[in-house]
Amino acid sequence: MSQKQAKPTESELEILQVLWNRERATVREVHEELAATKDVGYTTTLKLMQIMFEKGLVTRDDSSKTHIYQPAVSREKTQKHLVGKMINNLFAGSPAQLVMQALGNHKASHDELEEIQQLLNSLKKNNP
Amino acid sequence: MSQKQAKPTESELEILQVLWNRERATVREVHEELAATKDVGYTTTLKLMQIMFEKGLVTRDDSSKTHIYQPAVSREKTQKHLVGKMINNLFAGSPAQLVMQALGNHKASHDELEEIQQLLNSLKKNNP
DNA sequence: TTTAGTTTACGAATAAAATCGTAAACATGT
DNA sequence: ACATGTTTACGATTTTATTCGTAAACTAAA
Repeated sequence: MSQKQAKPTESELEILQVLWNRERATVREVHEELAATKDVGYTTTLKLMQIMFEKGLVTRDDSSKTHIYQPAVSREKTQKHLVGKMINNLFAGSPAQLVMQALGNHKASHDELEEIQQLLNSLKKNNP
Repeated sequence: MSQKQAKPTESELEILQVLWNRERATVREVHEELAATKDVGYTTTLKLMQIMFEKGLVTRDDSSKTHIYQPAVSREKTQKHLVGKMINNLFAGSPAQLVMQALGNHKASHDELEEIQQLLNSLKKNNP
């Protein structure tokens, strides 16, 4: 039995993004990155990360004064979780519909299309 | 200029689902359908639908006592909106990554895969 | 050691979302 | 007309998420 993953809020996702990209980061580092985009106070970011720690979304090393945070949930698991929710919520359980929507309205590079083609081929092989 | 669409909350999405499927419905009809799945009071559903009306997410015909609600936002527009958000939030702007995730973890029928193949072909043509 | 700056902890304020109770308006059947 | 049940309106409460001020703990530099 795998413990069910808490659903990160919008703001928590922004922070996870940073942590996933950097592997580990201090509150300040995360904050600087967020503050580049949006207007938010340092203690707000701090508080959010503390809450995420309580929820088990991140771990932290507090052996030195400046705590170092790491994601406790993987990008993939979280993606899977949220994409699944979206498929059920918004696409009546049909992943294909989501795919069409995603491909139809956003530009993907040729390389990316090739990659999808590969995946598609292997799926078709297993599902003739 | 297209008026920016308000982002429906989780609960509002559930209600929109019902309205999209049925084209139109009374509060009671929506409520019955929701109550089949989750535990919620009638007035809660009512209140939510009233709020959605104020937000412009639904319209209603109040010419008779029992109001009849219709979605004011299309399923497609809403999907596009939310999928776009998710691509930015969670997939670093790459639609292809979302597609991989969606296809990798959920079963799609052979017909659906064929449909995606079609779309993929036409995209590749326009992007050689 | 004093000062200046940084970091954390904590709690409180605000905002947004969800829930429901109550009462008034209305409809229907007797 | 009356009783019964349904629907709406409204407001209050609760819950969750976001925001930030303040102060204490700590660090490093002068």
